[in-house]
Amino acid sequence: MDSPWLDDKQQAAWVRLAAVMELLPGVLERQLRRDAELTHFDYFVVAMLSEAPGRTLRMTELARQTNATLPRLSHVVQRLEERGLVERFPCPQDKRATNARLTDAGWAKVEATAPGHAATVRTHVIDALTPQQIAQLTEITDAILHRLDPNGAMSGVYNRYDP
Amino acid sequence: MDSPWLDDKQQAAWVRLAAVMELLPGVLERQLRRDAELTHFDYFVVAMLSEAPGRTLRMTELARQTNATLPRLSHVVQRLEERGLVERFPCPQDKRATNARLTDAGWAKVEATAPGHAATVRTHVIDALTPQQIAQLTEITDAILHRLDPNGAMSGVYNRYDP
DNA sequence: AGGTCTTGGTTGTCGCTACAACCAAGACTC
DNA sequence: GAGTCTTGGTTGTAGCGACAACCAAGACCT
Repeated sequence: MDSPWLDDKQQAAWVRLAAVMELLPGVLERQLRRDAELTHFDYFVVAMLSEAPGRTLRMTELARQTNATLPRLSHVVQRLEERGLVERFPCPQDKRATNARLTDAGWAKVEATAPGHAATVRTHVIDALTPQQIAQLTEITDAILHRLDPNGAMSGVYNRYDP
Repeated sequence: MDSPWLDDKQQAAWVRLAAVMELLPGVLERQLRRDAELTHFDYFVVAMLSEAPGRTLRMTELARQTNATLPRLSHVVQRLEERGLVERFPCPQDKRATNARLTDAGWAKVEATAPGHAATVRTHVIDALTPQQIAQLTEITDAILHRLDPNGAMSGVYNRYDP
């Protein structure tokens, strides 16, 4: 039961999931870079901000929601700021902290980019599945996330969408 | 039916799959770098070689199986060669081509690394699922792969493992 | 045989991420 | 109220991947 090896059925599921994880990021990445000049992670960041109250989040909270290290996020936000999509300002309550806010241009960017991104997701994932499989996939990924994210760092994000 | 948007159930499945794709690679990556000083992609490369006849593959074929561009693979193999895990030699039949062969040290590396990697996969993915969910996941990922990999570039890899 | 096209790889450069070092502000202790 | 610790964030550096440029060998045509 706790053997280090996988049996045939487990292996079959795993190699396919691994293949999806190998192929899918590239597909999303290329579409976003081509159509919006955004990294998939860039898009994730602005999308999180667009759903936040006041389109504003503290860097630490944004890092949690996007599963990024703080240095990585700092660099990314700096680039987004140089492009006028995001602005940073010190948090009034806690002078250590920095707030990141989506600008109007950033909001427009999200609105312009979201449909194409959603279409890519539909084409390559959703439309391949039956409604029943969609429900199964939700339960399966939910179970996996309990292992991957036991502290629920990102759970606030995906739990916003209940099936 | 072809709306650009996702409905609630589709959205629930997608955000969870996206979260898994965000979290899982980091888990695998850290385990392999810590325990074997290998990138996940490095491991993938040597694992593919270890399953090939004569532990040897042409660069182009290896690139197909690992979904890598040729430049990327060239760099990776160069580093693996410097570490003595792989060796390159010109293909006798086609003097343009280069063969990559796993050395004995490379083989030993795979054997030493595989159990820990498999254990990580079990802990974070397999053990979270029921046998029925394993079967469902196989079908779901298989359906997605038909969209992601219509030419079957990587299908030779995952079709080696039938449920 | 000689041009052109295609295939198979390598090398060089730039951008992004991980990791470490660092700094500033709050919290906690005595 | 002066250490000390913790929290929040930025900056610097090194390594990996994407893309473009390039080179060599086979294929194809006449």
